[in-house]
Amino acid sequence: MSKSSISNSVIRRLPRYHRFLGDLEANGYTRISSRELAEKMGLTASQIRQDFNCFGEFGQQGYGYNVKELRGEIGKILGLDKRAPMILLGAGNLGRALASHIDFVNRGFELIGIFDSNPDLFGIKIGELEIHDIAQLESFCEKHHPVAAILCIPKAGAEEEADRLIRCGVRAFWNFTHFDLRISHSDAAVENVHLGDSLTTLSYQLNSIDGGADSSEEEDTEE
Amino acid sequence: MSKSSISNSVIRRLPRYHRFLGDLEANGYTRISSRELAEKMGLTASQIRQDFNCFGEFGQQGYGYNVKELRGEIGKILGLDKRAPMILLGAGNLGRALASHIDFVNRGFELIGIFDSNPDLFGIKIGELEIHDIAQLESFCEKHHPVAAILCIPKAGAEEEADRLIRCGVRAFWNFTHFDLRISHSDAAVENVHLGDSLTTLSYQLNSIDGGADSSEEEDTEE
DNA sequence: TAGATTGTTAATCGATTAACAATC
DNA sequence: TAGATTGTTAATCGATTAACAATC
Repeated sequence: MSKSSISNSVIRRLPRYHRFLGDLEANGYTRISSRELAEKMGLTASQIRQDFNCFGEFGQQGYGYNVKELRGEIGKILGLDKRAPMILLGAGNLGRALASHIDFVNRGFELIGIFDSNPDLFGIKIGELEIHDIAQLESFCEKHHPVAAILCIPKAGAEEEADRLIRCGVRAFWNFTHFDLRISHSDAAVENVHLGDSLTTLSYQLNSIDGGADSSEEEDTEE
Repeated sequence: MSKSSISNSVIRRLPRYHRFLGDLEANGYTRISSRELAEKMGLTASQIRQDFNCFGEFGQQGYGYNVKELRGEIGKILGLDKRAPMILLGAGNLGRALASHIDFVNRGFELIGIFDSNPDLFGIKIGELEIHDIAQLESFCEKHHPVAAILCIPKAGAEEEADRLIRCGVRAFWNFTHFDLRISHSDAAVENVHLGDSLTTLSYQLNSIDGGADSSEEEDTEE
């Protein structure tokens, strides 16, 4: 289980494998071959076998892979058997949506606290959790030791709050801020999610399939 | 401007370039060299020059790049000078958050309609837009011709609704459903956003920096 | 002109695909 | 045993990096 040898491209595919295997399991599959899985996922069988071999031999020649076992194995590699305590900073639209929409427990986390700086929000409940004053962050962390945080705060405060969280012992950031976090300190994990960039990419794709959104653009028909 | 020649890896980086150049402009930069930009973005100068050369020569030897001009050029390539009419399907937590949180216009889109199947929501306003009955989708599309759609609906209906939208003339999907859209029909653009996968990746990263979330896991100190 | 920095070609690196012997 | 399918090595492909001549 020497994790450090697994390449980043493979890691990015693991959650998707996990998801597809879950669907298969739900649909009553007990075994699947790399060829069949490849077809369903739009990958090559070769790639799937290469990927799975990064972390051991889970298949059986002439048979394929045991769906449930393989899924469990991938889940363990991803740390989904853990429940890392996580807090949310910023209870605006997006923060609240994530708090109630995301299945934290099946992603290796548990949401244990929500913070905002707007007094109007203090005490309001999102699911089971109340929104707390961000001023109470330090005392909360001393007591409950969150190791991960979601950042749904304005760009301006992002870096500062991240540093503050690092001092509180937080080592993983799910960052929705319009700012690319690159934690200089120690080793902290960062997942920057730029929804705006994602939409921008869609704009490019849309404009690629034909000459423009809807209107009378000039056409350079020159493939 | 032969778009089809630009590789996917480059395209994925373009929104980020656009964002950083915007920040630079806001901070009063008029020119920047590939070396300096590389430092700020955590890339190599070589890569930046390669990337920018995919779509023309925007730099000037001995000088660097004009920030404003370069940003405008990238924006044009991304189609950010357009306002492709877009609708939202699903006005749950996430849908509502996106509707009010995302800067559509600066991403090449304009949100023109919101739909849900829950009658309790009909008539409620999100920003300037009312939530409509999804039953009115077809008549709305005939009138307003949206070309793009956000999917924030349950997984079960995703494929079906996508097909329905295709029939209505929609050709771009920003998909937040737990389902990998792969439009078989014609050429439609799809951007699958799996927030769950993103969080799962963070779980992996967190578990990589040390032996576990917080508790007394067995440690395989090896590597 | 001299210095800086690009545009671009060549070299390297990594990831994907193909092929096939091992084996269930 | 024969058929199927893996694990794994080798070949290909693409993306990143390095290097340098062109040029502002």
